[in-house]
Amino acid sequence: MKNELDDPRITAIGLFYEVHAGLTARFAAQFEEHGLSAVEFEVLTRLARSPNNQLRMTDLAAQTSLSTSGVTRVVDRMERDGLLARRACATDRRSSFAVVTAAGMQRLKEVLPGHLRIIEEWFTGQLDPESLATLLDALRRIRDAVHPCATAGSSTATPTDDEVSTSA
Amino acid sequence: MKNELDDPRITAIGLFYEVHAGLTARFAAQFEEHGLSAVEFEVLTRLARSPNNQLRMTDLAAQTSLSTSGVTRVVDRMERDGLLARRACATDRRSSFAVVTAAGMQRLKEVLPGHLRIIEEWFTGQLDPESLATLLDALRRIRDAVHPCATAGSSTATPTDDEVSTSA
DNA sequence: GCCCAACGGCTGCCTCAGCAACTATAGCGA
DNA sequence: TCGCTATAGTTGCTGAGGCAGCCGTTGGGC
Repeated sequence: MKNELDDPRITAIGLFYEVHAGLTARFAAQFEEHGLSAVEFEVLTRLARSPNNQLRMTDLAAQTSLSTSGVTRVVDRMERDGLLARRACATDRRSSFAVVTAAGMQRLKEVLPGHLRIIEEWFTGQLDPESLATLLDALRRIRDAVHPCATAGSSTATPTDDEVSTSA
Repeated sequence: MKNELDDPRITAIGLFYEVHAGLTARFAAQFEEHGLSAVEFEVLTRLARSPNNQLRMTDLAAQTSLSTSGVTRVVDRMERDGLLARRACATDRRSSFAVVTAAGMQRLKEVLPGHLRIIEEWFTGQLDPESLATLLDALRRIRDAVHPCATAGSSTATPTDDEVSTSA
């Protein structure tokens, strides 16, 4: 038993998960300084990189780790806080869009530089460019295998395979 | 703004987080087949690799992603399910140990091989040995930097730096 | 044009986990 | 020895998020 628990494979994902936990904690601390949670940051980011800074609720759900009901509630909170607004869809009265407000864009603009700095400081900057490239290549290969159907939603947009974004 | 969101650093952690999400989903699916959650598997694993298959509640909390109250409740559930038992500490009447029961060890023995297989299939096996070594080296370097004080608790045990384990 | 299955979003209910408050014990200093 | 502070664990309360069920809308088949 003990032997099985010392398996190098266990060690490997253990390491991977430790890195994840470490990064997540750093990110969360900075998000909190700006009154955001990781989920809220992700929502803001995904909307901001979509055409017109908006996405249908369902598409937003598909692009995040949330269910549609989860999205309903995050958007509720962020709408209450003035970061987002709901907008009716002209062509389908069942649908509604979540749109980033001016305040939301402003908030994002405040958070992003710090976020990038943290990524640089604790992730990309820890490796020389060559190692980083190798790491990303390995990750890409694993991602392509495990593919949780990345790049969902966004309907008409991003026809490419792009890596998608954000954290948590 | 759009330009900032296409920063290669964003792409890099995005990729990292996608891999994490993908692996986590695969693991969760297999855990569920055996009636476990990711957290429960982690608890089981951490106890099983500790001396006497036990750990004080506080040390268990330190080794997992949970707060002490979180540990109280997971242990409650797992005790109810017969996987763990609480045992009083002889030298400190405030403390109690969580111990893996025979049923708990049995369950772990049922889950582990599949878990290792999944790691192999979707993570380590996706890369040739050399790439894997490089990846692990890179992760180790990042981990050492971001270090969420790995390897906590376990008091007298594991004086080494070991990578620690498990998932979730 | 009508009907019905599928879809988009929201709400009720549940579980999980954290924080803060509380109790009991330990251990130290005077 | 007495007391005071720190520590171990538990519990009440809260917020987050998932699932299932609901309502309104849509669009295809006839």
